Amino acid sequence: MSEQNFQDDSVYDKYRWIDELGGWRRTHHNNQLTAANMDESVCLMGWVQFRRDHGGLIFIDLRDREGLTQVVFSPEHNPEAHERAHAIRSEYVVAIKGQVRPRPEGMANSNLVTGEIEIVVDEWKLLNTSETPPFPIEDRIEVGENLRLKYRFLDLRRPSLARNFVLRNKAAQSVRRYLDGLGFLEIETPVLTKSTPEGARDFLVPSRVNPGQFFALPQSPQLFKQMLMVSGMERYFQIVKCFRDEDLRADRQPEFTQIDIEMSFVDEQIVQDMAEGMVRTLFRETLNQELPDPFPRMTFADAMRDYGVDKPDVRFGLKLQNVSDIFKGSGFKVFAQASLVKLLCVPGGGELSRKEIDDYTKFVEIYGSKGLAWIKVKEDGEWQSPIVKFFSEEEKAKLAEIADVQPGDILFFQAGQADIVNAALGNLRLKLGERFGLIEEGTFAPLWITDFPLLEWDEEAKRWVARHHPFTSAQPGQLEELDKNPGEALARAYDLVLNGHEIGGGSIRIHTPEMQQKMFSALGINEQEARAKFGFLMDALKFGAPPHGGIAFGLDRLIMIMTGAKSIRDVIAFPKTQKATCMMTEAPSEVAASQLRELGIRLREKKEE
RNA sequence: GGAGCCGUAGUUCAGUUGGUUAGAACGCCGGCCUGUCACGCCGGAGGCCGCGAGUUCGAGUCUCGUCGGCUCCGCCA
Repeated sequence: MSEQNFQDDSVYDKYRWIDELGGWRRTHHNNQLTAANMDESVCLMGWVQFRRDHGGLIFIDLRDREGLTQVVFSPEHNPEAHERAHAIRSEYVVAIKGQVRPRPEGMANSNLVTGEIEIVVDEWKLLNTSETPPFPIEDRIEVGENLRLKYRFLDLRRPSLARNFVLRNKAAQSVRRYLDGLGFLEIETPVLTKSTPEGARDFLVPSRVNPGQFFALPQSPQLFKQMLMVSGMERYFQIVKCFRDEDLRADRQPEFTQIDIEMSFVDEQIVQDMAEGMVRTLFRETLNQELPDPFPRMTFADAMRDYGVDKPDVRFGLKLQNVSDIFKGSGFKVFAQASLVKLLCVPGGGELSRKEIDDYTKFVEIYGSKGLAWIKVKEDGEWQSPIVKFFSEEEKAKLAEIADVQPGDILFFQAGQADIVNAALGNLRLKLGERFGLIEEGTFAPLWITDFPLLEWDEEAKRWVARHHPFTSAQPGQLEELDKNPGEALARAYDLVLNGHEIGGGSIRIHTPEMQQKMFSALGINEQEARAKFGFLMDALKFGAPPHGGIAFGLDRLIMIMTGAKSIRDVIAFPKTQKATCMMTEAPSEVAASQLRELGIRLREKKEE
């Protein structure tokens, strides 16, 4: 296209005509050219990162997905191309043809892969202009997240964010190669499916054809993958979107991606070996990182005992210690009367200021704690503490021994209900690990958590609910417990934890109708109800379901940890805000009355003043 | 459902005890500039201080409410 299309110069600045590709072909990405390409004629395309207009020479850093290359417009080399280049601005889209040439002596830029060379422009095309972006397309500036999310298409141009998606793709391809190599079939399962009463809230989709009836978006393809095992597919996987209508967190989005896996004729060991291999291969192929073989293992009970949480970050120590016995019958009633007293000893923690301790006290209150007792061990060995005056000499001696107390340490205590004590101290441990720099960045500590309880008590519903899901089988010999002591029965379930995040969870499933019925009755679901809600599962189990089990990984979380991103939003292209809205598209939104009528849906009248 | 932090120029932020005309840096616009690379120099434009009430002679500043973003508790089999 040429200037003749724009006859009205008052509207179209003659330097601002926009051109078509005109048969130009890009020859390289902007991270590719080095001294090895000297004197080659190349064609680059991309966005203008920086413009440095010296009046004479004009330099442009041209950015594409892969990197930056410096481009030079020289008045001597091509006066016409140089003259037009004055009009170039940030984020303009340009195509340049030119020669690779060395930068003058001492002018190389060691920060760039392409820093030894530059492209001197023979000719160039303006492919598009750009308004000044609402925020700089750079990594070094922290922009408000609301702006970033509204202009997500610009945010994604930032190299640090773009890199996350390059890695995410590599990771997904690595997983596919690995699983395909082991004979897994990638099979798609429905997105419009049946609402499941257990578990998270469902996203519902009204059926126009069946007024008053609703599909649910899957929380996971759990039952479908079990059906595929009954179908004899033997090994299934899927990288699949799942949906849960629950409140968001830094590592939780309402729609997220799972690597969903199921296998027939397996026990825990087979599934775990396969999963470990997948994660090890993934880290090797994408980060060039070797993970331990095999992964360390810990029971749920040990995790709660030593770390207070079921997903411990084992990159650092600071284990909790149970000191209940020391204070049985103590004069310090708060400890004596508590069902559980736990201790967290922090070597070198004596340097904590009073304000920091106050902040930590507020922090543990989040978890229902009534307060945070502490003892500072001074350099002379003296114990400084608001509570130590209530301790007997014997109690102090036992405490010093069990905690291996050293001068300069601080001891934190929690006393009371087990769940509050564990949550408070377990989370305080993480904060202190950070505060004292105990966590080495760039290290990865995978850990299997095993022997989960099968059931847990739902205080709100006043009944037992499945801790994992109601299709998880009990460990051998634990069936009797189900009747006598529901809380004690252990499940054939396992979680994979990485750096304190649950990245995967799975189980060996129930594969006989009798066992499944027993499970349902333990959950207070009678036969009739089970038939209505899970009839197809009960049917399927009757027709030769093989023993099977599997695991599902949270791909987003995994990528978040691998990239070091602080939020899952930084590894999801178009994430939702904490209020579960999309700032870019402004979804969700109201719909036309006619759409509602068609669906047979009437909205509640808006409340008037 | 609840708690906390934040909201001032396009962006990132400062703004004292409530007190004249709300500042800085970067960006943007104009001019100059042939080796810069976050180029440099000179000049300029740019503000409903999120929104709404209240207190006050006077509010960016204090109070209440509200909207939005974030973090967390509950929730998330």
